[in-house]
Amino acid sequence: MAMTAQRRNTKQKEAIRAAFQEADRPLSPEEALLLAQKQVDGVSIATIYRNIAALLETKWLTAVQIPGASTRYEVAGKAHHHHFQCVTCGATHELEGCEIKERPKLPRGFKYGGHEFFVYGTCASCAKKR
Amino acid sequence: MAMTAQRRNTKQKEAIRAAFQEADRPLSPEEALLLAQKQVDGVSIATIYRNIAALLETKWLTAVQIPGASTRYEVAGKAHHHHFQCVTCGATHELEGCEIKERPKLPRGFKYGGHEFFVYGTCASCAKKR
DNA sequence: ATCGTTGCAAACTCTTTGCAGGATT
DNA sequence: AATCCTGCAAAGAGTTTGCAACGAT
Repeated sequence: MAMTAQRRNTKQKEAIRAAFQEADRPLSPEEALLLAQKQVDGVSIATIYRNIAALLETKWLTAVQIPGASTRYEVAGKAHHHHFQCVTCGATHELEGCEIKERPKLPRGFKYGGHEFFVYGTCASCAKKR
Repeated sequence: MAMTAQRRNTKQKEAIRAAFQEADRPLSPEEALLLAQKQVDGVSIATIYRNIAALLETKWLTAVQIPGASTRYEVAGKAHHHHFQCVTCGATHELEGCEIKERPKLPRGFKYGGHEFFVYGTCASCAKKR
C-alpha cells in the first residue's frame, strides 16, 4: 500500500475528521460512516477507509484494536490509557490513565514489548435502559 | 446458527482435538488446520471451523479474542489467565495467573463486567533467532 | 441402512483497489 | 488545467453454509 497522505480539503474529509473529533470515543469505520453521512450525504465506505488510512499516516488518528471486534480509531495524541467496551451496544469508550504499574512475569526468554488492557461491561446509557 | 454439537468420532475430529491438546498455546483456525493436516491429509478448513464451533458448544474449547488478530481457541477449563502475543511470529502464548487485583475506575453509570489483559513482545524462539 | 460428517465450492462480510468522472488547488 | 479525491463496482481475505458423497454407528 503506497498511498500518500491526502492533502486536499474536501467536504467528505472534513466530515470524517469532525466525526472523530466530536465523538468522545473511538469509532469503527461503520460508525464513522454513519456520522459523516449526517453531514455529507453519499459518502461511501471506501472514502472512510481511505481517509482513515491517510489520517493514520499523518498520525492524526491512531488505531485501537479491540478483542473480538473490528478496529476502532481515535484522535491521536492522548496520554496512555485503556478502553472499555459495552457488551450491549458494542460502543468503545476511553478509560482514564493506566493502573498497570508492574511488568507481568513472562516465560523464560520472552521479551516485554507492551500491554493492552480492556474492560467489558455495560455503558451508562445501556445500563439506564433496562 | 442452529448447528447441533457433533457426536460421531472421525479421524478429522480426533486430529483437531489432538492439535489443541498437544499445542501448549491457543491456536488460530489456520494453525489448527496445519497441525491437523499433519495427521490426516485433506482436512479442509471448513471442517476445522465446524469442529471448533462444535467444541465451543460442548465447552471443550474456549475462544481467545486477540486485539488485531483473528480469534484463537484453547482447551477450556483453565484458571483465569491472560495472554502474550509475539509481535514477530504472531503466536499466542498463555501467561500464568492474573495480576489485576483491583477493579478499574469506570465512568459514572458504567457497570463492570470483566477485563482482558494482553502482553506484547517477542517470544523465546523469535528472540533467539536474532 | 441411516443419517452425521466431510470436502468442495459458492455465499457472505469486511476491507482494499482500479477506474473514470468530479472537485480542489 | 493538472491531478487529487470520490463513488461505484470488482477484487481479496477470512469465515460460513448448501449439497452430494462418504463413512461411523
